[in-house]
Amino acid sequence: MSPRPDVRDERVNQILDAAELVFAQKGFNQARMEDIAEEAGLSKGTLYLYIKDKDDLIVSILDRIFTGVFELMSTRDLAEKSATDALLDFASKMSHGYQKLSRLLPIAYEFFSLAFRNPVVQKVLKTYLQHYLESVLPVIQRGVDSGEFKEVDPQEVAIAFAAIFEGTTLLWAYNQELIHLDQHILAGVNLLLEGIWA
Amino acid sequence: MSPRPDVRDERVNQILDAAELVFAQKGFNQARMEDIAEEAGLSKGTLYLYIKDKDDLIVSILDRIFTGVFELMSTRDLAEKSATDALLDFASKMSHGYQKLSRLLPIAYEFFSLAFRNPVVQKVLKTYLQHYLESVLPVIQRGVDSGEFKEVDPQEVAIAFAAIFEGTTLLWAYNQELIHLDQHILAGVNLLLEGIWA
DNA sequence: TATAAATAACTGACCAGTCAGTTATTTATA
DNA sequence: TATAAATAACTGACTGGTCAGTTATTTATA
Repeated sequence: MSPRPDVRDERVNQILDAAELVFAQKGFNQARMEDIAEEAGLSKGTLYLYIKDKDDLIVSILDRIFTGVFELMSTRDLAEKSATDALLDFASKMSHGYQKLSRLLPIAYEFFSLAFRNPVVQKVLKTYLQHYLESVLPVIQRGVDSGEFKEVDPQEVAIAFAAIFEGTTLLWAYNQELIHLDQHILAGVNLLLEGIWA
Repeated sequence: MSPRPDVRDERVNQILDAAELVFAQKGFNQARMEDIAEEAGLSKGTLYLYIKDKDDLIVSILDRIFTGVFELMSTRDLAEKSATDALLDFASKMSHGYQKLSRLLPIAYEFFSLAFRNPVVQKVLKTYLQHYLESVLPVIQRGVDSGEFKEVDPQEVAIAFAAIFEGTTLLWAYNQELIHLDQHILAGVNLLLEGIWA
């Protein structure tokens, strides 16, 4: 018999949305809980009804992001295509996904930095690479088995693809005039593909 | 005649060394000036005889790093070699250089994050890419002109190479068991080269 | 009216930067 | 050569402001 309707889920998302925005604008340390509260249209005290503390926001935001990206990385729908087409589709999906998440890039790099001293964050990032490899390795292996690709080391190729995704994104992050995410990821992927075609 | 020898340069470097170490360990915001003073073997008050404030340390450290890396990126000594060998030598030089600087990686990603809100940092990073392109573009162009490479867009290729450097380093940063910087940068570069050979 | 939801006011730990005072080294001169 | 004067180098206690997290109180509704 609640005297008020349960608004927990709504409030939590409201707070995480606000925290993402404020963290991206000011960085984790400069962001004040007061700022997040204001952005969420709540008072500071109310935040603490729904989150444990400021650190808790990091983990929650990471969770939300990676849940989304993991869905993005699925290659189940690419099983019918040639390995080349599957990789191209995957790359295009990734670069669109990254572009959509670009508002979170400042947060992402802060997390990368944080990973050096925070085991939880490091674990999350390792899991990310793991997921990626699980998605992409079978596709490359299929290309090798079918004779579509040379006898390359699939892991090396998968890592090179990942490096193109991550590296191009990083260059784009502070050079959006010179780098065009879509175009340059596609160019990089195509160069790699040229290198592995049988 | 000064009553004491001038120790300014020595002290400044001493402080920057300490700041690099402490920033890498704790991150910029968690690092206390007291910590840096202790690490430098000086008192907190003395720091302020040689630096303006905490923010000033960021710019000074960035300056020191990039001065070193810009030297590394010179391709003057590679003019005699084939474009392929020049790029391979360049890649090897870069991966060794990055490995040597790996203690600064946490700082690097904090700077990337900072670049989104700090114009000075953003400028420095842009200059970095500029320098890189000025070093690498002529080598690729030479390869195209000599018929060693296909008729590729040199800028796209240069950016793909840079993405391999930066991306592999990023993956390696939180995955040193799975990724081997030397090996995977070399593998990536070789795949790209395979893709552009005439 | 019982209680979930929200709030505004509050507290205390923290720390960048300051500055009055101290120490160490060199120079001048009796 | 002793020692006084000059000053560069250094110190650490202190201050003022900030802000994460708490609490006492009010508001809204089932």
